[in-house]
Amino acid sequence: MRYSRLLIPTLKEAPSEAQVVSHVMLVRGGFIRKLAAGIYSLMPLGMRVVAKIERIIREELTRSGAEEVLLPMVHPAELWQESGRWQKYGPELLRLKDRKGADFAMSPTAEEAMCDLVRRDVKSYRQLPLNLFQIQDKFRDEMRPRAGLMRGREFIMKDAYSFHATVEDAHREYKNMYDAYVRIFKRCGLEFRAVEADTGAIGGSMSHEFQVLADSGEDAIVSCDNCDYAANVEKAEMKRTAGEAAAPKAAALEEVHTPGAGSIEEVGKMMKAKANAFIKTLIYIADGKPIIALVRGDRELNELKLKAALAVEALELASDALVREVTGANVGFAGPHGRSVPVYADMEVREMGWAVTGANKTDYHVKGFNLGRDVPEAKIVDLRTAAGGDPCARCGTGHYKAYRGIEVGHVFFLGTKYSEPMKVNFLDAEGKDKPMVMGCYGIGVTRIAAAAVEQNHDDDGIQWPMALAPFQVVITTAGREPELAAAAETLEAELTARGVEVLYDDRDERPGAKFKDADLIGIPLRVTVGKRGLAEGKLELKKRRDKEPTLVAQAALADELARLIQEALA
RNA sequence: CGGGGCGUAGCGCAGCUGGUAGCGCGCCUGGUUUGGGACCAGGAUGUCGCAGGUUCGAAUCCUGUCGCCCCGACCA
Repeated sequence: MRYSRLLIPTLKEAPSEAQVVSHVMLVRGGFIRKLAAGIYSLMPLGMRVVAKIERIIREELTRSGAEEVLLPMVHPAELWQESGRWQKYGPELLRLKDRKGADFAMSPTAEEAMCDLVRRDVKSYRQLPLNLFQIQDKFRDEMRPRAGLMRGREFIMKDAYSFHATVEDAHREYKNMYDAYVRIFKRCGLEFRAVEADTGAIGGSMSHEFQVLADSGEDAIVSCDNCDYAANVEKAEMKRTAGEAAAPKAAALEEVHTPGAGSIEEVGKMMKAKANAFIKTLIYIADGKPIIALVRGDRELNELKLKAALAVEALELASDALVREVTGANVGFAGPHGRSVPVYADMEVREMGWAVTGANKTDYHVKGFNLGRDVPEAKIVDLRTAAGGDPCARCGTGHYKAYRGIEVGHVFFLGTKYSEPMKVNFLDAEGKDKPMVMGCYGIGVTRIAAAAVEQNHDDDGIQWPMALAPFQVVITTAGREPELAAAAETLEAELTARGVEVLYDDRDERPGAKFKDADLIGIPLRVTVGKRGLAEGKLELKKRRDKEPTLVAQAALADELARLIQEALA
């Protein structure tokens, strides 16, 4: 392909709205352009990357026995009402009306539509199992889209749904998909971890996330340094034993003036106290009623654990107004003592003889706090989120290491969560009507592109893994002599004949500008045709990740490039 | 939805104690250049996000509104 004929509008400066590295580089490199918040167009280069990801997914899923379909993006409301998600999904489900006033939804996921498809045509155990997937745009009206392709509102997702006669068979398929996902992400050249995960709004009883490791990731994960246990911190089990309740180390609570300092960090600095001497007082609204939850200042509260401890459906951090109502103070100065609200304390809080917490009075904290003395009625529960350094709950000997991750895939065992309400039934061998057992499996296609950039870049630009690169080789000429162009065109033809994806930068630019663009858009292999080398029959080969080029004989270069590409894709 | 910030040329920004808009990059033309984002000369490009208001006069002041970004809450 000729560079001059492609739309590759690279930018020297990124739009100020782009902050995250993958966002900045994908915009600067001319891969994507924004149409609205969280809604992006794929430019030619971006489309090439996405097409490569999709191809890998198709190949591996087809190999695993799944079949591709394409469901509509616009779903009638009735389907969503049938599953109950028309109510439950909330404002993230984009709803629309047609000219007759009938309700529709833009598909954020397709359990309902797929269930409908299957229940119409699949009636017998003889037709099972079945695994159908699609690669399609999804729309989720996220509260806060961010970071370009990382969290868009419209994005491309591969979603697969499997249907089974028995739980055992669904488990077998779950494993089958898990293995396919491992192959897919390996082929994409990503460094990732499969971790145990919460099932969230999709539901079901078993679930793994595939997390691309990157410091900019939104998810926190832990994995054991001894066994193979790894989990999202939301889900991570902890080996905890309740310690002794500590006796108070101070005679009484003492108020401390902490003007304007609401965060543990600020108050800690002011009082010269470490975060682990603090008690974090969090006010939640649980099924409509306020409650107070406590964890040590240096810990994170795990909302799933709190939800389980409270046995409630809905749990939400209280609004600032409610915090003021409960505490009588501004946000940042809440304490658990003297409130008429149930208090749930993490077991670690009980072991603190002397602690700092909010005074329930704006600009004041208290020191000398002791849970047993000051809030004797508090219920002691496990509320802490697992973190690096904690002992592993699974093997008992190892310890957790903490990572950040970008969730690029998620597999769920659904059971009959959708098939029962949607009446996706079949007749078994005895002629009995039963709901099918289901699994569902998602991959964020466009998110993979962003995750790959997060993991593969330097200051000059992207360093695409070979499998995802929009082109495998870029040829640049350093000079305007006709023999340079002739040599470049010969090489382009040789490479094309070998099936290599080659971009020939034929623009009338100075070499420096071409090198900068080649680095920015991240082509893995670069050939430079220069006067000096060409005089000796040699061309310059530089790998995007290497600092220095090597000289290769002109006649041998096409084979050498083809070999390098094969090696990188193996 | 809470907190913070920003909307001026395609991109990055200045102008904001009121007097109808400017810089750099990019773009177009001509010339000189050609191994890490060249130089010179000339040129095009704006309903200053939108709507009201104050004023002789508004990018600038006031009110409202829309959009966008960041942090939080939320989230396959």
